[in-house]
Amino acid sequence: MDTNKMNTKQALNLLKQNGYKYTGKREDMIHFFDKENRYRTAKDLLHHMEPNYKGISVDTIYRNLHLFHSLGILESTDLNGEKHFRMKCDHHHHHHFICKNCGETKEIHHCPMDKIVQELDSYEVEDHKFEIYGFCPACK
Amino acid sequence: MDTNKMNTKQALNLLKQNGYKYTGKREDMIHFFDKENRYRTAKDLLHHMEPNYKGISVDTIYRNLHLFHSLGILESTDLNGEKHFRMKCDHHHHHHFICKNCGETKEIHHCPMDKIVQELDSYEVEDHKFEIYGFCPACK
DNA sequence: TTATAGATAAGATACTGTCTCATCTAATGG
DNA sequence: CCATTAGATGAGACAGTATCTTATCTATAA
Repeated sequence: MDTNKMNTKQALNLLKQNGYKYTGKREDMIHFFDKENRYRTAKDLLHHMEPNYKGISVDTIYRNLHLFHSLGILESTDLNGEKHFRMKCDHHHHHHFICKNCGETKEIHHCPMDKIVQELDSYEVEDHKFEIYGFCPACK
Repeated sequence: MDTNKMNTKQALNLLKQNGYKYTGKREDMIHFFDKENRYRTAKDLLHHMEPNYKGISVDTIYRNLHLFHSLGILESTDLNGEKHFRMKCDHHHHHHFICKNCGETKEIHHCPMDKIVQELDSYEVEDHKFEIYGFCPACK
């Protein structure tokens, strides 16, 4: 097993613990991300939901994506100016290889930050992003 | 001297070599980026141009940004879903610390990719992004 | 000076994402 | 089980970034 990401049950618990309601839509949304190690967009999620929830509002998609992100259920990154989301990996710090075609991710167990802090002692480091892009074995 | 980035003269030569015209607007746009080691947005550039070029079209801004980028005059990155541009650094491969407040950049002379290729031999690696975010000495 | 390839302005258009507000519903306590 | 209500949703307007189309303009070279 490569990953140890959040699962549907933990996610629904987080909702409950924070006073948010457990709706069928939310369960399906979380399932959608739980299934795969893959970054997906709001549009991907909308297309997944539409057949089962006729007339679902785009705003419901965005509101829940943000809620899930703020609760630590999802993590996100910008790819080509569009926000992409995936189930949060909840163990040790790591980075991702991201397939440009299907969004599949693979963990990279190496972070260069340790060696760099000394170069930046007059700066205030808040965050960093290290991502590798290309094509996964299935897409290449 | 920390950087060895492209300068205005080289940029204008690139335009000429590729059959593009040398206009006052383009010279000012390139000057705008040449002055600083800093990522700026299309809107930043538009605001810089407007006082001197009343009624300048936003499309002129975008078209020239893309032209400059395709000619290798500018490099770009997505920050908060918005494209940011800076003068291209034309020497050895490196990454940047980016100030979240003013866009100032500082070169990071360490790239982790060498050690990672072996982890990805069944993947096709095309590109990577390594950026550090925080506040520069002037902004922190 | 003229011809023309490239540049520009203007405004329409597309796309991602957010806001407001009225309505609806899951969860809770009685 | 029902009533209450905080939270959830749908609808559509709206905002911001970016692109496209078309007519007009201009830098450049012959």
